[in-house]
Amino acid sequence: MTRRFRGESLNKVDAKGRVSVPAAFRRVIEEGDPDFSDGSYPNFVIVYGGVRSTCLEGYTISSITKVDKLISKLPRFSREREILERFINTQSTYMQLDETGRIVLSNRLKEKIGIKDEAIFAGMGEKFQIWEPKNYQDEVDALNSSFKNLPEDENPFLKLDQLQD
Amino acid sequence: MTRRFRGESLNKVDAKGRVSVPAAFRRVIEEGDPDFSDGSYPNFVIVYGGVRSTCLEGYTISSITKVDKLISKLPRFSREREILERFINTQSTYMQLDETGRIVLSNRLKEKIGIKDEAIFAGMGEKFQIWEPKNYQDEVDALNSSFKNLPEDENPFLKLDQLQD
DNA sequence: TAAATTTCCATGATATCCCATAAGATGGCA
DNA sequence: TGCCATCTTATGGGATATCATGGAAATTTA
Repeated sequence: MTRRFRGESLNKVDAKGRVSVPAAFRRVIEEGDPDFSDGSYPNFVIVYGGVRSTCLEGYTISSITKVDKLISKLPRFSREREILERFINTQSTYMQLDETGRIVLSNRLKEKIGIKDEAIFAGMGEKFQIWEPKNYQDEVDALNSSFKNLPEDENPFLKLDQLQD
Repeated sequence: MTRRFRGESLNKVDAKGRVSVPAAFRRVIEEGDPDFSDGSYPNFVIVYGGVRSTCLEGYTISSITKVDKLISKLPRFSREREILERFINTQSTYMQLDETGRIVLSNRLKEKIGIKDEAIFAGMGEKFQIWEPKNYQDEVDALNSSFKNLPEDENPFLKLDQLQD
């Protein structure tokens, strides 16, 4: 079916840094890991650098591979390529779901985005994000208000239909 | 035949949040799910955020896929794309009809639109909406009165035929 | 060997499955 | 055209499975 990451979920982070990845996301992660099979635990990638350092971004193996391929199209020693590799490759890590569908967020990762004992998972289609709840709310609020203030002709929803191929 | 969502229906929501999706809508949902086959249960998507947070909107897999494809034409890390994904992917969820043609509305979804034990389904062509009955009536009334006050040259019925492609 | 991980087991809450029924719609057939 | 059999729909209840979460035991690492 080629599911995408959809929906939001607020989950607890325990003292060891364990969090449940929402079950719906696990299905997408499994589908996106070419090496996954029943009985094994699927892998995926968390990027913690990137443009927004306010959240973590989770990619399936197959979607991060797409990004990697795009990067390798850039000239080998270009500054551009180096920058992207620094953000996408250097500042990322493989993760594996455990038997109960959880991952462990290291202190480093938690500090990076200010997480204490709760985390919000937000589906973003080909990837998902992990936020500290308060920061997430701020982001959503900012988004809503910036959206309200847009002139009609810049409404991204209306612009969508102009993107016809 | 490519059916569209048409008509209205008032259905009960039970203690578990279960509601029957009107049979006529089920036919459209089935047609719109490329993976559906006899014996399986069709999937679709409910969007709960967006501009109107007063109702839920149901899309077939094939119509939401069209939207997703348009979004993925935007540059991967652009703000525009992020805004759209936040509304379309984050604030949505996959749903699957069960054997008897019902879905389960989580507490979260029910609260979102103020539903208690009844829901109105309203066909809107490529999508359908789910409303709390009282709110639905208000919406219909508001629509009627705003329509009456429109100057002749803004009458959408009259404008329709000017939209030749 | 103490601290930090990782693995394994446990549990309440929620969601899903399976069965049941009543009312209406449909269709056949005398 | 009137009547009965059948199917579909909308709805409900109980049993079962899955999910998110917590804690203890086993293992690794420093």
